[in-house]
Amino acid sequence: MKSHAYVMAMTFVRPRLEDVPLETALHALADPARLEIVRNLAHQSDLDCECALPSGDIPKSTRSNHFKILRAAGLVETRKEGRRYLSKLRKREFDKRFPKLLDAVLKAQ
Amino acid sequence: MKSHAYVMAMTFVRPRLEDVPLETALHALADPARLEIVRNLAHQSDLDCECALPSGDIPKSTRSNHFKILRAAGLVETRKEGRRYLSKLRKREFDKRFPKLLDAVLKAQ
DNA sequence: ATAATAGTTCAATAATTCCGAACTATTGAA
DNA sequence: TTCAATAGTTCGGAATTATTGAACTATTAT
Repeated sequence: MKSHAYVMAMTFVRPRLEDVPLETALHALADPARLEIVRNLAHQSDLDCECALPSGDIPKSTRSNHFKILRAAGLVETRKEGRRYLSKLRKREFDKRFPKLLDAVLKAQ
Repeated sequence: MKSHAYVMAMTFVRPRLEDVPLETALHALADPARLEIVRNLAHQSDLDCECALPSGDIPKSTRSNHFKILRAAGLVETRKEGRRYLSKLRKREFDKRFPKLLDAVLKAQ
């Protein structure tokens, strides 16, 4: 029987929106890759990592980190479905916490 | 006669708003010190460095850098008046470039 | 002239982010 | 039931950014 070096997080961070500081939300949005993820998830829910961020040559560890930051900011929630990780925007909750912010960002240019 | 190591910038960066990427604007806002500057300038125009960011123990080189980032994001413009540097929000222009964004940020929490 | 004040610039250090490699977990095929 | 493939996480070192003390410019007051 093999001993494990570590156990993978089976459940993701999913903060209550009232605990998310504005700075954290803005920082999460202030990155082109994460903005692309948010834009794609605004169009279509339940996308996996690859579909939410199709852009070229971003390594998967970086990709994974972008999702982690978006989850910590209360922007995205992720559930595991088979071997894929499906994400969606927490739009309703985010909008309640930061009214108009996400819409302003999504409409920009 | 003394030779100068360098000449100080007499005039500040002041980008056209259409040249400011959304990421740059969000990044500029995603910092507590800069957010405080923006909030204070939203209340009152023509504040100097000290008045716009009264918070405690931020070194002046850091302070200066925050203003530089805000200027590069098209959020703030600065002019020299005597030995003070007076800043104001470029609200009209910023709002036109990124409708509702600044208001959403200013209203948050 | 000299000192005081306001903020900039530079360069070194501190803090973050990025990403390759190793890993967990699930599914499908041999 | 192993073995390979797939999806994404985690770790730790490398690359990039941010912070800040010290030296500087520029202006004003003494």
